[in-house]
Formats: sequence, structure tokens, C-alpha cells
Amino acid sequence: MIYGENMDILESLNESQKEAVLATEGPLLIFAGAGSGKTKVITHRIAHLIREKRVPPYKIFAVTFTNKAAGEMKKRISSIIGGSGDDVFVKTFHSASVYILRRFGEQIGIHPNYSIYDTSDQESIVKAILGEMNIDVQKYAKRVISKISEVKDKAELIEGADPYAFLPKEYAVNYAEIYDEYNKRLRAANALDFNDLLIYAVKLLRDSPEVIEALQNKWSYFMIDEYQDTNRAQYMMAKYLAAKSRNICVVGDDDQSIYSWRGADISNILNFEKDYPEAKVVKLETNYRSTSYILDAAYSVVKNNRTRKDKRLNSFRGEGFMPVYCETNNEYGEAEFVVNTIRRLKREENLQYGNFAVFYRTNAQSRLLEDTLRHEAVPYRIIGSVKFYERKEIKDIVSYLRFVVNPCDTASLDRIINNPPRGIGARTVEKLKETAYAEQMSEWEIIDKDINIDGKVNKGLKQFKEIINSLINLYVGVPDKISLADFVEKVITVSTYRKHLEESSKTDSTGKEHDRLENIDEFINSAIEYEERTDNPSLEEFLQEISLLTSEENPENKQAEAVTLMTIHNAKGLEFNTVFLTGLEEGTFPHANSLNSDAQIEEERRLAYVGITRAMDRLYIISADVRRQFHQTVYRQASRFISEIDNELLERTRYTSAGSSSYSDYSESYSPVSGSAKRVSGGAKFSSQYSRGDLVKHPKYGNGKIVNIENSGDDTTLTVSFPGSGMKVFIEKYTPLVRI
DNA sequence: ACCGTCGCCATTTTT
DNA sequence: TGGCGACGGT
Repeated sequence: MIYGENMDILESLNESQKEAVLATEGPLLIFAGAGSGKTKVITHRIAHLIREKRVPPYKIFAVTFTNKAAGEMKKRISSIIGGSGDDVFVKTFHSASVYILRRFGEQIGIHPNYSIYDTSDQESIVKAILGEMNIDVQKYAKRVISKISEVKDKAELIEGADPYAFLPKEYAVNYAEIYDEYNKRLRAANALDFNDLLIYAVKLLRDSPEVIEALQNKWSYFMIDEYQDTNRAQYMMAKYLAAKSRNICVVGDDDQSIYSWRGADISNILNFEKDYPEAKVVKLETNYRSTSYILDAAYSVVKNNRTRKDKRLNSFRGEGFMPVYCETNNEYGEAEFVVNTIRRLKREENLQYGNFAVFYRTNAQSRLLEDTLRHEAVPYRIIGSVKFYERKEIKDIVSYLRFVVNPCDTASLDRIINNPPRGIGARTVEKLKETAYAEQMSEWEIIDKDINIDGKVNKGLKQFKEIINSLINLYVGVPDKISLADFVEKVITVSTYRKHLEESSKTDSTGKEHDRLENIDEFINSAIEYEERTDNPSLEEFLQEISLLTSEENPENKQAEAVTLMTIHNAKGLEFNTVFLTGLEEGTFPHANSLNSDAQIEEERRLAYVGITRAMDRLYIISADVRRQFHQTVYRQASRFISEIDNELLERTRYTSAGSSSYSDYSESYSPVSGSAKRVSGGAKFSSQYSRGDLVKHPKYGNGKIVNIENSGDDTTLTVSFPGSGMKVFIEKYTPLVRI
């Protein structure tokens, strides 16, 4: 929809949506069911504040859960009211914290060049501590980290409660001691983890009259999205900020709370009316997204939860198609059923690949789906699996940058000191750490001052010192003398990282090393983009910003016309014409780890609810009798969520894959079973110099037979079956195939 | 002492 | 599948 300058902001809203938009003063709680136009209400409410109530845009503070949602919201506000929408403060809680700390952090000893530690940095710190304490690193590192996060999620540090009371007591592992040591090392490294960002921001708000006054004067209208997913610290941040104006509007849906494992506290939304007795409550109960069959199915699942406010969405749309439950023999059958159905619907119903989404509970499940789509030449994109900024090569470069900015950053130092290899081994690093500890200096000071750690001067360390020092000299000139992007380029060359990658890509036949080079160039692009869109760009800010980024938002989906694959968690807030919910088996979904607690089962059920309600027109729920996990084959029972759906709401079917348990078997004997999934190159609006059944030769795979020819976009693709290597798909115009 | 290779291991969800 | 530790070669 295009919004004209004079469009009435209220025009396209229903009664309760209008009510929510107009209630601008005082606390407001909006229960927004799935698909009820929540984002529309938030953006229109902000537009209304600005245009009708004459609230300056910069007085409005809005937080969402993900960067993507924040970006989306900004865009939509601007599309209603034009450019001034850019001045609304729209961020995530974490990036809002970064904003607060950048301005006021010095008050509590947080210098603006601090590093933000993600899970892998945390791991490196915790592993070091456990190693020194002679604790089984393998076994405990993950557990310790999750315990540390758990304590911090509860924000016990802020409220003065005893954090140790929340740590487990095990004779082999002293959690309290590790916890203290961990925090000590983060402070020494001038680093904050994700939780610290929130905690320290809240501390400032609570303890510094100057800060709270400045910020309460800065913002006077607050909007918080996904309120059911806020944790303790986020709750407190909102509370402190809005304490003066009390113009706080929270939006959420207890049925869609799926982040309790990350400290989200559902009682934050359920208790809002206690916190703000004068609060107005608006319920958005008309669903514009899904047909009533789908909504009824969703309701029949979620109503089994005990800890929820009962409510039921009305569909604005008609009855629609009955959801389909397909039982398959194994995960191959599941993947084939998905592909066949996509093909059929695309052809018969004139749908596009972009109309389809495939959801799964765990990322590991994506692999076979992905393989099958690729083999069948169905374009797809995966959201959120390997995050761009978590790729090894990106983290390496970021670590160089972080270290130059903040030379106390030991996690970064550990990463780069011998990367690329320069002859600094584990023993040397160990001695370096010992010396640093003995001298009460940072490791960098030891290196920089040529302090003797080993009876002889280490050549590698000397080399490393020169690299870092020359980069520090350049860094002083950023961004005036040297642009940020050029500096990043310098880091990549001076560190010899690029050279090293180029060399290893020569001998690498998989092309992986070459991909790494491309990713590095992509990273330079992201630095250029940052510089272009920022008024006062700084390396520090750039680094902190990307630490909070989770990729998809940046390297754009180059293929818009593609099937979307993602975890259900990632699907929140999205909608698709047709949704496949895969792996509906006890142990897969609900996940095995959640099976023995009611609270966790309820969260899994909410997750199912979120998944189902993403579908607009068609919903397919799939289970497999047998699924191979890790190394073994497990027999699975259909998920309880399926039996919770009323019988008359589900069309049942079964699909059996001709393939058995290994992919090569599958390729050899693959033949589509479903009658509607004939693999003909129908329509044939494209031309090919091959026909089905032709025998061809490939330089690497040898002789094979063409089993399918299809037009995907502009290209003609050939699917060839090789006796030795299974099925491969080629784009005809690039293929090295020769007819024999 | 470091570097590369081999084989073993484990995998919920993520700002 | 790939990340990580152990091991043996340089």
C-alpha cells in the first residue's frame, strides 16, 4: 500500500486498532494476537503521535526484538509520514544499551572502546579459566556459560540479590569462583557480554541521577514490541525510562512467548496491569493473515497450555484449505514430500517459490531439506544458520580490529596472535600469560615492551608486535586521514591475512578458501555502507554495531524468488502463503530436552502455535516414522501436538520415499511416488539442446544420464544421475557436460 | 616447539 | 558436517 501525504492514519484500521492508536497518553497494554496487524498499529500509533499530536519524532523511543524488526519498523514509519520517521529512536534493547553506554558509560568505568563478547568469546574466556582450574573443559564450558547467562538474565546483579544462590553447587566445579573470575577477566579485557550491556545500562539508569534525568527528558513516549519476550533487565530498563512520563505502550502476546530459555519472563506482560494500575488494555483479536481452518488448528493446540490468558482469534478471511498432516517413512520422505508439494502447488496454483517456507525445530534438520532442494534445482534461501559475522574469517578480521581499538581484549588476542601462523605456539602463549600475570600487566604490554618471556626474544612475537603497532598508528587517523573501509583493508593486508588465504585457496579444491576471500571483501563493503549511512562514523561504533548484528539483515537475500528455510524461532513475525512444519515427532518437536518439564512443553507448544500461525493459506504438518540423528536411526512417535489438533481440522495423508537411509541410495532409486509430482519438463517455454534420457559425460563424475530438464528463472537446469556420485544439477549454459 | 593431518565427537532455540 | 584434540613429522 502506498501512503499519500494526506492519508488519514486511522482510515485503514479496525475499531480496536484505532483505539490503540488513539490512546497516546498513559500506560497502554496491547494484546496483539498473531496476524492481528500489530506492526501496523505500532507504526500508525507513532505516525499519529508525530503528525496529529505534534510530538517531535526524536522524543519517541521504540524497541523491538531484532535488528531486522527495528529496520522494518523504521521503514514503515517513514513510508507513512516521510523522512522525519528516521528521527524516531528505533532500536533493540541491546543496541539501545550500547547507545546509553556510549554516552554515559564512563561514569561507571566503561570506556567507549569496549569490546562486546559474543558466545564464542565467552567460550574462550571460560575455557581458559576451566583449563587453569583443571576442570574438564569439554564437559563443562557450555554448561558454565549458560549458567552465567542465566544468572545475568535474572539481573540479580542489579537488584542486589545474591547471584551465587542461583549457581549450582557441584563438588567438582566451583561455579561461584568461575563466575567471579569470568567477570573479573571481562572487566580486565574492557569487554562486556550481551547481558552486561543491559545490566550496566540499567545500573546507570538506576544509580545516576544525571543519566536518568537526561534520558527521561530526551524521550517521553515509549513503545515496546514483543513484551512477552523481555527479560528482567529489559523490563527494568523500560520501567526506569518511562517512570516520569508514564507514556509506555507495550505490545505482546503471551501465546507467542518462545524465549524463556533466554531469560524472557512471561510475567512481565501478565503483570503489566499491576505495575501500571491506570493502564488501558486493548485486545487485537481479528486475524487478517490466516484462514479459519489454520487458526482453528492453531487454537486447538495452544489451548492445551495452562499458563495462558484464554483468548481466541477471529479470522477475517474465509474457511480456506484444510491443513494437511503427512506422515512419511523417514526424513527423506519428508524432504521429498516438501519438494513435490512445492512443485505441484507452484504449477497448479500459480504460486511462486517465495510463497513457501519450510520450518524446523533445530538447525541440524535443515541439511537434508537443503540437499534435496538443491538436487531438485528448487531455489531456496536459509535464514539464520551460519551468521555472516560469526564466520571464522570475519571473526578473525573483527578480532584484529577490536584488538587495535582495545588492546586489553584478550579473547581477540588469543584469536589473532598466531593467525595466520607466525610461529607462536601454545607454549609461548602460555608463558606470555604467565608473565603478564606475574608482572600485573596486560599481555599486549608484555609484547609491546619486549619483556622477556622465554630467555630469548621470540621472533613471532616481535613480528606480531610490529603488525599491531603499525595498525595502531594508522588507526589514529581513522576516519579523517584514512577511511574506515581503507583501514579495514589495511588490517587485512598488514596482518598478512589476505596473503595467507590467497595461498591456501590455491591448493583448496573445495572453493571454501575462495569463499572466505569473498566474505572478507563483503565485510569491507559493510564498512563502506556503515560509513555512508552514519553521520559521525567511528571504528568503535562500527564494531559495537556489528557485534549485535545477526547477519541476514546485511548480505541481502540475493535470491528473492526462493523457498525460505528457517527455524521456527526465526519465523516469528513473518508470514507465508504456504508453510511446511517439519519434524513433528516426540523428541524432535517437542525437543527431547523439553520432554520432562511442563513449563518447557508449554513453550514448545507455543512454538508450534507460532509456526502454525505463520501460514496464510496452506499448512502442511509432517512427521517421519524414522529419523537418523547423529549416527543412529531413531524411531519416533508422532508429536503430541498433532493429536491435539481436532480430527476434523486435518486432512491426513502418507508419503513413502523410495529412497532408504543413505543419500546415494536415495539418488539411485529415486522416483517420485506422488502422482501429482510428475517430473516432466512441461510447458517447455525454454529450449535445451538435451532431452531427457540423454547419456552425457562429466569430467569429474564420469558418465551419467539426464533425468530432468527444467527452467529455473533465466537458466535451463539439467539434473543428471551418475552411477557413482548420485544426482547432480547443472545450469546448462555453464555445464562442462558432453553428450555421448 | 610448531604445524598439519587424522579420527573422534557432539548437536535447541539466539539478542 | 565440521570443530577440536591427539599425534607424529619437521
